Amino acid sequence: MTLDRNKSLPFSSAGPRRAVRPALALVDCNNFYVSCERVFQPALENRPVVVLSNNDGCLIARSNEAKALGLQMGDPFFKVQDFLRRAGVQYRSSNYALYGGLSQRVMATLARFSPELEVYSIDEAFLNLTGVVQQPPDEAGALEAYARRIRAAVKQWTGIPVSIGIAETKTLAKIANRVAKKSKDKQGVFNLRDAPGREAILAAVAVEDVWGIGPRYAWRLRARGVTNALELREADERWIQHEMGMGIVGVRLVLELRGIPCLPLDLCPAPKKEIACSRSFGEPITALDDLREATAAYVSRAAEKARRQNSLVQTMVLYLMTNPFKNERQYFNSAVIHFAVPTASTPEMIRASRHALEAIYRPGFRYKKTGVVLTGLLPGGFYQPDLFEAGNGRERQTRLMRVIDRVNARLGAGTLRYAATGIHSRPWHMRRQHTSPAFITSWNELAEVRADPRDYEEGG
DNA sequence: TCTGGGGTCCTAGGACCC
DNA sequence: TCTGGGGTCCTAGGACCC
Repeated sequence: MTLDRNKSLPFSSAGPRRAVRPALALVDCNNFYVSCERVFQPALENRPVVVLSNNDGCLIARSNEAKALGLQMGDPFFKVQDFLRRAGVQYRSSNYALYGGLSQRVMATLARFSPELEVYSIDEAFLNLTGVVQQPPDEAGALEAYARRIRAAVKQWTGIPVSIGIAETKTLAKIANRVAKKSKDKQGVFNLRDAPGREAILAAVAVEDVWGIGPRYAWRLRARGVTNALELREADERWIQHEMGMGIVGVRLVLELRGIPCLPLDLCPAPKKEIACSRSFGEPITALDDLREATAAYVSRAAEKARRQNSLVQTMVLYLMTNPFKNERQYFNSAVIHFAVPTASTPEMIRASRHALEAIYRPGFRYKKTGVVLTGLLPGGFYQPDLFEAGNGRERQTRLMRVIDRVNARLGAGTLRYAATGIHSRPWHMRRQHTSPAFITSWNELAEVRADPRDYEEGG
């Protein structure tokens, strides 16, 4: 028999308690990647700025000024580059080392304000503020004041501006956050839970802007007259489930809009069930040798990720593809590799990927991308030894991997790596022509600060 | 010339088992 | 002429998220 911790215990706790209304805060960093760039390049403040995806492919972050110019998420860089120049928009290649580092600082700051924190993505976190602030005469006021303190602390300690939305459920907190971000008079904080006029607020949110409603569902819903969050809230949940084909997920969504929590906080993230690593190439690749290197590099990276979460890999999928945007002969293929003994050993995985690559490679195509996906992940130290496995080679491999990971953690990613991943700069490497310095992850690229007496004059 | 990368959950259907 | 029913596991595909 197992103990189900989600069920309440069979005896009652200390008598009747006042019903506590849940208060969930969603803290969302404003235009996160742009804000990260601005932390160390103040000259970017108050100017239109965009950040580009890998390979300088498309726009993935825009400052408010850039949004006002009509630039869209996902716009291909090469199509808007002229416009960016003419309009004086600053652009930067993405710098994930910087963004990851600043994200950690933001999350560490938030953790000081509530014992229950869910890091939802690189730039978002849910905080449970239920009962954290209890001042009966004016709980709503206290809650808002608390949120403002959080916001000020994050800004002061990390340089990142955030918006905070508060409500009873995650889905409503998302909406509250939108309001906090969009309306100037809210100054970055909005408590939907205690706000008057909830109906009007929900009615002003287009259905496709509700968390969980993507383009497909939005289209279906609109075709049946459901156009905003209020109408979605009022919809019959069985109809949503079956007629709209949104399943149990759709039911939860509707209930959440009604203020009934269906999506609990996830406080300690489980290990990933799937680990992927893939990149588009800086230029089209035709040679098998180059593909081998690229593949080995991605396999290495994926294996590292697996080891970091202490997983062993049972299955690896390798794929390669041409550029689907091109009007030329297309090819896509993939190969599945099963490891008789689950492994996290980089050389073993590189070896296996080599054979797989050779099996699916066809000469004469211009390849754009390869990638690797690891699945069937098992918790480490939990494997069936191979019946025919000889000796202690395995143990030695594990120790070797541990040493390599430790060295790389200390001296920087890629300090020790397999020659199969390539030694010189290769055509498959990403294009990153507009990168800002690695301000917080490289001693050589630290920001330089010079004091200017004028800085001390205003404001004291 | 130039269009990102990494995930999750749910559902339906088939294989298989008893 | 008759041809069960229920459960589990796996996989592929769909939809969504940041």
